[in-house]
Amino acid sequence: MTEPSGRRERKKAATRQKIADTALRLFLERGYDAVGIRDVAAEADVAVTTVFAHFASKEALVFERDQDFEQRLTRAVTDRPPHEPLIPALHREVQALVRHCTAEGSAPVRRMIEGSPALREYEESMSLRHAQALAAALAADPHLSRSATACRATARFAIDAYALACRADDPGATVDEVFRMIKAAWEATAP
Amino acid sequence: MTEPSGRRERKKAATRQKIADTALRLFLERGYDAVGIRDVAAEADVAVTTVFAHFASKEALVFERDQDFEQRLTRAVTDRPPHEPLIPALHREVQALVRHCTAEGSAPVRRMIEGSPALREYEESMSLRHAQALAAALAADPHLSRSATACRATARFAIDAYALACRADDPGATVDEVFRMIKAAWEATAP
DNA sequence: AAGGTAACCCTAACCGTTAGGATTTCACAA
DNA sequence: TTGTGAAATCCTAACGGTTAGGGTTACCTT
Repeated sequence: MTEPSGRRERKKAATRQKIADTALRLFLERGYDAVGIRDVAAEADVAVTTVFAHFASKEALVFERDQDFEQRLTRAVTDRPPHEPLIPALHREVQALVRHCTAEGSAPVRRMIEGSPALREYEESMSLRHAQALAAALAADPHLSRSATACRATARFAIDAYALACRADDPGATVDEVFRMIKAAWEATAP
Repeated sequence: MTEPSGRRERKKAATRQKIADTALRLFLERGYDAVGIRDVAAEADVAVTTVFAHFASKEALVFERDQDFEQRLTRAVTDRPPHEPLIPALHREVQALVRHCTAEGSAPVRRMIEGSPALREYEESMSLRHAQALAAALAADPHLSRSATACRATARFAIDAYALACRADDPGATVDEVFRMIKAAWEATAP
């Protein structure tokens, strides 16, 4: 119940970060499948059980920033200026997220993900969670007043836009095109 | 290269079916997590390696009819009467598939799937494959002539409709509502 | 300074999955 | 019929992610 203060927290965060950094480095150096959890633990100088105390699975080591993604998405909805229409705000944020994941430095990581079925599968299921969080944010917005189904569908559509764009030849144009569709879909649900 | 004829094929199919039936029965009796592959193999009276010769993973044992699903979806597009508009055909098929998966007898299986993260994750990644197959079917239809992005987005939207409806309180109404959105989205891509 | 507990460690195991290689069963043609 | 090739199955042993159990250390609070 007490507000934790200081060293312990910092050390925990440092351990977590060291594990994540070590893992990503090894994965990129030798390939995801060629690196075992035991390798990561040894190189990060921690016990295997410590790795799993910080990350729920081997795949989770790759998607360390998972939480940020979800927060940015939901905040694009909840923190937008009052009376700003939903779709442009969502469009803008997805565009930004796509740029982030198709940026120069992210290419090797993306290649690694696309090269591993386990990582692709994990990413999808992460996306689903994000869609659910987004759907909840939409449902909670008093300005929108759409059905739960409309919110859930729109949330999934937005995630689809992100997923398609990350793998498209022209990510920016793909986001724009899919959001033209989403806009039409959303307007078709007006009360 | 010869057309295979007879006994060998039948025996193989029988083995496969026996494994799938045994697995599903055990899973429902004792719970998915409480049944190991070794249990399934023993009860079906085959070697563990034989199980994996027929099914790529433990989860695949539960989604035996996977292929049917994908075929029905793509055929709803490719085999529809000439000049019949796309969306109603897709709508009808998804409605039928949802009815199938929310039918009386399917309830215990659905409960089992929803109760296991591994099964949910597997189902999602299956759905993604189906969306890709559907997108290919849309892209190949000479009457449609939409961009690859529009085809891919629409395919994912249709799969979203299915996924949402299977878990909704009123599956039929959910399919209808989401397909109203999909119709608008699709029409917004008209060339 | 003492007690409590969060973070960490070690070991051993569980379970899905695969490699390797032997064995059986069937299809087909000589 | 019988020989031959290939497909299906089998057995054993292992690999790799993951977890349980139980102990140690380091920090925080009082």
